[in-house]
Amino acid sequence: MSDSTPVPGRGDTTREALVRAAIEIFGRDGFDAAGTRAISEAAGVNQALIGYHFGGKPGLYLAALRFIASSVSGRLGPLVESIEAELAADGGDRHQAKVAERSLAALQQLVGAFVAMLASDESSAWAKLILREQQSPSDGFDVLYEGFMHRMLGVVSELVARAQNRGRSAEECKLLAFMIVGQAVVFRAGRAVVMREMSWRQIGPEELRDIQAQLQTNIAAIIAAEKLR
Amino acid sequence: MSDSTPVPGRGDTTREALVRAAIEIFGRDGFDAAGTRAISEAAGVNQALIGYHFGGKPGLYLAALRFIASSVSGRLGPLVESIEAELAADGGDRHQAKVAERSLAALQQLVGAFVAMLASDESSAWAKLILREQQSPSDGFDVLYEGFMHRMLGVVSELVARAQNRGRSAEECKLLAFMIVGQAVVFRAGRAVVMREMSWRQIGPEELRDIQAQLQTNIAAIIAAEKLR
DNA sequence: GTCTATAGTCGGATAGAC
DNA sequence: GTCTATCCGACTATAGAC
Repeated sequence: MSDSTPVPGRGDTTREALVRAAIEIFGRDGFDAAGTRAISEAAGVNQALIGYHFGGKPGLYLAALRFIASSVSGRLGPLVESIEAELAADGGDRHQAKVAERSLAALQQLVGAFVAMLASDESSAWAKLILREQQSPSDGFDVLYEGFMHRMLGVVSELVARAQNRGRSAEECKLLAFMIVGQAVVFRAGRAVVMREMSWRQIGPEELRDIQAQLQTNIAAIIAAEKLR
Repeated sequence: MSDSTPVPGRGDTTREALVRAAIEIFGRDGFDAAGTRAISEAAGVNQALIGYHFGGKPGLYLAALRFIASSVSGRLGPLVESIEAELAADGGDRHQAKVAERSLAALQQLVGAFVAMLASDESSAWAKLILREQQSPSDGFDVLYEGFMHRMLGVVSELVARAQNRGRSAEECKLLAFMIVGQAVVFRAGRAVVMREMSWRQIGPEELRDIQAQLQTNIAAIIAAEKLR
């Protein structure tokens, strides 16, 4: 698509191979432990090409984060957009109860998709990268935040606001949004404990179904409790 | 207390200085990026003493994790113990409603203390270490899991089980326990997004109070919803 | 126990041929 | 654009004096 590299012609496949390998190796080992040699070998290209195409290890890392941001957007984007469209359509809110009901359903659907993404094995590598960036934000954190985090959080807290029958500040809605999302995030951030404590070998379809079901119940309960303030 | 190092006499202060510095540097930079030079300088001792006292960098890392596990136990231990005592006393449950009520209160208190710990600046360094261990468990993960995670999760899920009026398997209670704890964990795991999205400079007393209040409400709502199954 | 000094290794970057 | 070869800095571990 759009990249500011020397020449757009032939090296495209090399760049993509490097970025994909970088996500894997950076995700597995972390920025410092990951070696450019390991990455280039995994990509099947020469080590010196990292310098040529990305300027160096940090440049490749940033490119990997950009790729991740666009991957996540590609996976959750359509759902988020359809929800945003619905939110816009509900702007002239005549039936508050109807709007609240639809918002709750959308909220459950979005967080359900989110936890499915977090639980999947494919997300394992880049989820580690994202968690590392949260713990010690580098320049690359902006790429992730602007890329999808800010937008997704905005939609979630807006859904929280509409699912309840008003009376809460934007700040309170954001806080609540974090806690709702946190119930999903824990299955990635605390994955090692979850697996050991539950005696799971993986989070497969059955485990995911149980998680999602409980999550839906919790979200509904939290929203309902807040409605009766 | 108990350590298997060459001689117990004079080097105790050196060992402690190294362990404290190690937690700081390992937490800030991660295992690989952290240098033994940086650690020894921060501790104000000679670099070669790491090898002498801990056998090497990995040994010092393990010692740091052990220190963290005992710190967390020291902070949450008394509360956990008093709750465990109460749980044992409630063994002969005559008034189920009373037991459920007390269990909910204990659950709220414990998770409230937990999020306070996670939010505190002092926990910043070792919380990062723990999150890294979750993402890529090393030998040291066992130290943390056996040290306090397993015990704490056990108490939380037992409280969940008693706060509801039964009818749920141990597995379901554990899953619910993770989601409840997840609402607290997100303020450490996703701290960078939280700070930016909320425009917070720190999680001080006021921010913590808001978080805890919302958390208590959510826990009560989740438990109540499950009770009416 | 603590120190200095250094051995031995590995990493990222880059020059230059093709 | 891609490759080989190499430089140079940083790191851990350890030998050995005190």
